[in-house]
Amino acid sequence: MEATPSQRDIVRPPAPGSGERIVETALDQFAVHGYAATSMRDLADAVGMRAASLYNHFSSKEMLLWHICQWTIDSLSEIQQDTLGQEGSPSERLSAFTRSFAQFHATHSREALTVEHNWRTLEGAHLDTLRAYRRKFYRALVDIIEEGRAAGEFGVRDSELTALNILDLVIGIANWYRSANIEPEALGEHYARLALLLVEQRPQ
Amino acid sequence: MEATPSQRDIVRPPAPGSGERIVETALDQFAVHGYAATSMRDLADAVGMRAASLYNHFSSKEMLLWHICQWTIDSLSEIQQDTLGQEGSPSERLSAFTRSFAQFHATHSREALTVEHNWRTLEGAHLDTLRAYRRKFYRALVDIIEEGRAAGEFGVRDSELTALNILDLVIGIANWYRSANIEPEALGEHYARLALLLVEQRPQ
DNA sequence: CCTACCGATCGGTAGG
DNA sequence: CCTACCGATCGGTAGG
Repeated sequence: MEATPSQRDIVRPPAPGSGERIVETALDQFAVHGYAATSMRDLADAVGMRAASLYNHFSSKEMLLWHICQWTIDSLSEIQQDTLGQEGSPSERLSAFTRSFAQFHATHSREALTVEHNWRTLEGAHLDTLRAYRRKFYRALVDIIEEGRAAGEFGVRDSELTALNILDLVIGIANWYRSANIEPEALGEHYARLALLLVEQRPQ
Repeated sequence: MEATPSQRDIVRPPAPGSGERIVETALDQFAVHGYAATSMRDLADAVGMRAASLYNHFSSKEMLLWHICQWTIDSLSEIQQDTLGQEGSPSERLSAFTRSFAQFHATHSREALTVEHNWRTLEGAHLDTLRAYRRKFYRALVDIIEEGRAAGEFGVRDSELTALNILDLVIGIANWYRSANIEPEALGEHYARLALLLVEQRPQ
């Protein structure tokens, strides 16, 4: 009977749940100090393991950032689908979208902040994916505003500028929400109302 | 007659105007790649000198960032003084402030972007100064909204949330202005009008 | 998951 | 403004 490495406990496997703990800790660090200013050693210290061990979960620092970006854009794409793609008037769909979009930025401000500040540092296909996502997201918002304008529901003239305004308003939440004192639901209502104000919704 | 170092041109002095060229180039680099991702060597290459020579103009990378931050907050403080501090109704002052504030973010989007993304990496007294400036700036905006509310000009309920909304709207300009196609003056008008919309200005 | 270690690059300094 | 150089730290790998 020969001694196997596992019996001697020379090699310890990654503990279950470590991947999630790494992401959770990274979000905290990135939100406070920024992605570039957080080294893999800083992150490992905060997680409670060695820097080399992080690479059992993410093959590079960029893959960790990409993981966060991917989860975030998937979530936001789903929100967009579920609101703008539903049945209802342009007003109803725009306000449903803005409500969910704002709630997400409150409940996931760390993720939103990390993506917003650092997506430009991604490379190759990841960067391409991010760019395509952002264009699609922006376009869908412009489209619903144009639709409402064509239907006579919205009085606003510049659909593209108004879409940028709504995006900037909501994305801004991620910068200050964690030190604010308002529930995500109430915030969502406020922004849904703001969106209708910006498109100059007319009484039907 | 002995040969002096200057005759042999061993030591060349900094050329006039180099300081401004460094700042100008840095603003381009920071806006595209980010402050943390731009090394002093990258910057020196883009300027056309050696990394060591940069230190004849700025004693450290942080001092270069601080120079940009200081110029920006001085400019914005002046804008705030010249608009909110003038005579006129709260509506007039709020709209004058927002107009200038938005124009600045169009004409100086690189500076605004650099400050907004990187002021957290400043240290010690510089960080304290930035924090104090931001609080003061935010407070002045809340105050004018409250004043308009007390005077019956504004119908909005939450002055603090509305102040954040106006700030987020304008700061957002810096993210996309350089690829947009609108004059600073027209943009200023749009945002001045938006601000009055957000505070729910009542007919006087 | 660890120890040990690597080449590259960083911000910055000395000295002319 | 340059050449030459420094210690520190970076992301990442080998191997158990």
